[in-house]
Amino acid sequence: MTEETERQYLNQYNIKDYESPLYSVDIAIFTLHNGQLKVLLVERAAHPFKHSRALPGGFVDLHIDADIEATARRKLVAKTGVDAPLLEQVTTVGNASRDPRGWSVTTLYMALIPYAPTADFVDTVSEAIWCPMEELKELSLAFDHQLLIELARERLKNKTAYSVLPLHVLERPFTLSQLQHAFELLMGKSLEKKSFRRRILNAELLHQVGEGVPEGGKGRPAGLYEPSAGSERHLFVRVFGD
Amino acid sequence: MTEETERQYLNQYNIKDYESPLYSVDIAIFTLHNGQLKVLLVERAAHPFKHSRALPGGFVDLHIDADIEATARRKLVAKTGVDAPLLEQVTTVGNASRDPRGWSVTTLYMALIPYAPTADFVDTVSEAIWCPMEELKELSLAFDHQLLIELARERLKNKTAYSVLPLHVLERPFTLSQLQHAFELLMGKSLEKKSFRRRILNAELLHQVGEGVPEGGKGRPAGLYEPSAGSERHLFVRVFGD
DNA sequence: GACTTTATTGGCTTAAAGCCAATAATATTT
DNA sequence: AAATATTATTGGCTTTAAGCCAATAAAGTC
Repeated sequence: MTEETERQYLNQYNIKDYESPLYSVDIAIFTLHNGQLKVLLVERAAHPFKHSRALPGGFVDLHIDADIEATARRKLVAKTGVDAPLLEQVTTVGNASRDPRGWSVTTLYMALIPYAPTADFVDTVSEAIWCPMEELKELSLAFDHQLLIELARERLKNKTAYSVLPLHVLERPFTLSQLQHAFELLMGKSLEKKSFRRRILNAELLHQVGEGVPEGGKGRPAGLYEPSAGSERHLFVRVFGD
Repeated sequence: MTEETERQYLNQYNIKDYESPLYSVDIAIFTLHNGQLKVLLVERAAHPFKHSRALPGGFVDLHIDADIEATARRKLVAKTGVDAPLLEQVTTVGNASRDPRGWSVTTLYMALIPYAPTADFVDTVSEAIWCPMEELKELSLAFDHQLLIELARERLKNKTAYSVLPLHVLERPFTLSQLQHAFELLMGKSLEKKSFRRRILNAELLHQVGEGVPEGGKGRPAGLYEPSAGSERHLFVRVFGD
């Protein structure tokens, strides 16, 4: 404890007599595409884990960033070209072993965005890919990024349960079946059709726009819907139970 | 971005060519006492904010701590003598303005523990107090700790709604009314008596231990209960709706 | 035209919450 | 001692929402 107070004393003059951990930000960006949930990965250009796949992320720039969310957003924009309006902080992981360079702390953010091909908006990173979550296990990712993605995935499941996120990642207009499939994908479980419709329609977050054109295939034409104006304000309506 | 890759290159050799933010951990410890929700504050012994009240917390010790939760637990033990079995990470706040020494990041943890007088277990800190949440607004706390406490308080509300935390902070045995009051205090809202009893009793987390002795006052004697063995395993039973 | 596929709706059952009042057991007051 | 106040416990109802399943509707394909 003497050690501790000595530190605080020295800190008074902004002197570091001890090492502090590396601090970084990582971002797990999800999207829905072709009926799959995908996560955006980049290829690392530098050691450690050079050439390995990793989540986009990086260090705080003390002269540019106002806060850590700004750091995350800056990295997100740089690597995806998209300024996600919703950036959710998931958790912070820090320990002695996650980075071979030493003690390291990272704050993980998450976003769910509409699909866009990576080639169109990735600039500096040598290669960025949308990796289907199902193929993830086979990859060897940098650092503890497998774990980070699991954590973000869990948050996405929970978040979806009490929000209306999927409304904003589907191509418009969409049918209620498509919307339900999106919810099921994100939540990782199947939902009861009748209950789903009741909830969604009673919430008055949608308005019907088309009279009923089928989209790809067979069967009775479905009503086409779009999020109604202001539905962004109601992102945290609870949509479904556990 | 050249800047960025250069950094990553230099980091390969563990060289820092740029400043990194201060990184610390803070802990908001709550308890119930005399029908009030209280938070544990300490008095800072060093600049900045010397002599101001603040949350307990501090910096990572790279040679001692295995991870940031260990840092939090080490600080918690040092300042309260209690090893909280449940330490919940609330959020991480980092920006250029929260610490006069410069860019600073802190990860906030939270715990709810049974009441114990501070004098008994606080050692190094000159003075530690349980501050009633109602008196908090009048205090001028160090850094952004007012905000941090608000964030922890919000988490405590939500956490209580889907857990059974209060079972473990009440003096045993307790009555169902006492338990309900604890839930109401923590959740910041009143609950319906009948519904409360149904939920709690159906969950089979309690067993009746007394035949019905009144505790302080008047009225019909109430049944006395204790958490049943193993109820710690069911901490995440959803107890009440929104 | 018969069959398949998907969408939509109706009509139940079931589960749980909310509401309110009746009854019970004690202490306090008159 | 009786009346009153206070708190606890229980019963019974209404309301709300979920789950289940089948009937009907509107398109396709064979």
